[in-house]
Amino acid sequence: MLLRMSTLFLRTLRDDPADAEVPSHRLLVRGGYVRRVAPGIYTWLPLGMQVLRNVEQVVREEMTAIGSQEVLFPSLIPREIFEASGRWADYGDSLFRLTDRKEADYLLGPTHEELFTLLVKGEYSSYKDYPLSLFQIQTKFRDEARPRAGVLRGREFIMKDSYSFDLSDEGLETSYRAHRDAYERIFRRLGFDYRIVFAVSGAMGGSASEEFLAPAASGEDTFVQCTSCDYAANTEAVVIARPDAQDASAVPAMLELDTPDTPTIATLVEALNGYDWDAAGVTGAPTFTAADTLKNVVLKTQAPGSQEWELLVVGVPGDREVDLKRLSGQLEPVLVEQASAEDLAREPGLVKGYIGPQLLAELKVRYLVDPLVVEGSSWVTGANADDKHAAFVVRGRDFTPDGEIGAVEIADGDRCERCGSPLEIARGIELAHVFALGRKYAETFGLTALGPDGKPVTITMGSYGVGITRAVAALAEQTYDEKGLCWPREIAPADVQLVPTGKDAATLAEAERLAGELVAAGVRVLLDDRKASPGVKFADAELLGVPTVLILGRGLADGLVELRDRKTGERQDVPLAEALSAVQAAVAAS
RNA sequence: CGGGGUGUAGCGCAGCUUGGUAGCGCAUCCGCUUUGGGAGCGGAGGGCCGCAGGUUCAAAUCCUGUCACCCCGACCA
Repeated sequence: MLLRMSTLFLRTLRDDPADAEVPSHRLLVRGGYVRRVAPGIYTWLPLGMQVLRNVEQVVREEMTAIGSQEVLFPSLIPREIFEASGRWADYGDSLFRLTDRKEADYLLGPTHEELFTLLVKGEYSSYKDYPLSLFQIQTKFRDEARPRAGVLRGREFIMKDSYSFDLSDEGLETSYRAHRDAYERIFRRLGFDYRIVFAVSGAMGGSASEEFLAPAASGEDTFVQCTSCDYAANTEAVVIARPDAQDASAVPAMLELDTPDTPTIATLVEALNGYDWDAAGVTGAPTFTAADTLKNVVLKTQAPGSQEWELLVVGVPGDREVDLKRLSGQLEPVLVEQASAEDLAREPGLVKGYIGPQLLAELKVRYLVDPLVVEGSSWVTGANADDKHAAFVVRGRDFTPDGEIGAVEIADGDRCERCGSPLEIARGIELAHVFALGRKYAETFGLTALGPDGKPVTITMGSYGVGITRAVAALAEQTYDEKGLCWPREIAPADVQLVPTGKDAATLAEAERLAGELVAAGVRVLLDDRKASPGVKFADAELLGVPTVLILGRGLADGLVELRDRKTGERQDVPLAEALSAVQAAVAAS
């Protein structure tokens, strides 16, 4: 493959585009890989197409290798199909909807579960046909509330999505594993630094759900990883180590305190440390911090199908916040929300700002605590009356919660459930998601196979997606440096960029000859045959990020060319006669 | 949906306070010189100043309205 820059449809920009904030967006636009058409909608220029196709190719090869077969669904989908799955309504504003000339409703596919399921239902009916795996590489449309970061989160984007179809849970497990392994190969080949994190399987009811994340400062997803073992999880799915139960035998009896003007944790802590403990008969009272207080947050829940909201109080240490997302991930399909002032007013026993668990059982309000509130732990908490708190309130002695739920917002330093080491919070870009979808769509659309006993078996499905366009941006994000893009070899738009400096015919002719040789040897070449000054060519080569740069210039008089590695910046002079083998060695090395 | 910001040539921006011939840099075109780090000189083309209305002899500039876009957050796979 030979690309000539003199005729390549490419214009690099010297200045950063004003609307680009994150590095990948800035550099992909400056380097002439993409151009914006509308918010979250981009055009891919020839250089960008090379990269995009290379990513697609890797994905296609690895999918084919696990026996998945490629299909292509339409983007334009009639309403009825999404009506049947309930998603015409469920998808809400994120769905692009349109009407044809006969006033019939259509949508632009945000994902294709329905069509995959229907397709298989239409063709297959025997157990002998399974297992099956199909995939497509196709454009998806989602009317995101806020598209951002260029191609990283677009409203129109290319995704590889595949589905597995199995007769049994064991079969699904095997298919899931095969996809997961294929994804590992894909991301390794693409040159990614990635983490596989546990995710929330959501309302789909599936058992396994994992995300492939590329750690990056501009990532939108926060996740938690262990500083010592390989545990990693989405913040919604994370489980942290449970501290040991405490011995409460030496804790003084529960003591009610007058604590006027202490509506917040901070004011309460201040009051506690100024309190006359000796007068209350407590000797050697400790210095209190927010972590010694028990914060009780009032939420409300709604069971599926019910119109009734029920109060739920969640207890967490006072120095921690409640993570509603994490909670709702565990409570699904039950909905959970912050309780409003009116909700609170309906239960007169709950005194805003002074809620304590001592009374909740009596009030018949459901009470859950975070596992950090261990058995035997002693707390300062509300005494269920204005301006009153209670100290030495012990779990198991003075109150017993209805259960435990991981509720705190995870913080740096929380302990790993597996190995006890500190966890850290990081940001990443979601590259892919694998999850066991189960029988949801098969049941909805009646996808069954006739078993050997003549009885129908409902098919169980797995769902596996890779963001192709996003992968390009994420890769740029992980590899760029101050000079520009820096592609890993496998997806770079070319293997080598030939840069003849000077405009004399001899240098250019030599470059042409060498380009021909390289192409014949199967090397992908980008030849900078523009009539531009050396500075411009060097700067553009660095911006474009082709992994190897070969310069033909002043050294040519001595029969030398210069070989540069874009990533390391290493330079070496190579005899012209050995240029071909030197480039081949560089290609083979990465 | 809430907060902040910006709309002037393909890109990056100045001009607006204080109304008076629409400018600069990059890019593009022509000529000469130059050629290992974004060249120099001379010349040229390119504008609905987001849109609509108003004030005024006169509006990029002042007033009103409106639309769009960007960033942060909420939301979302």
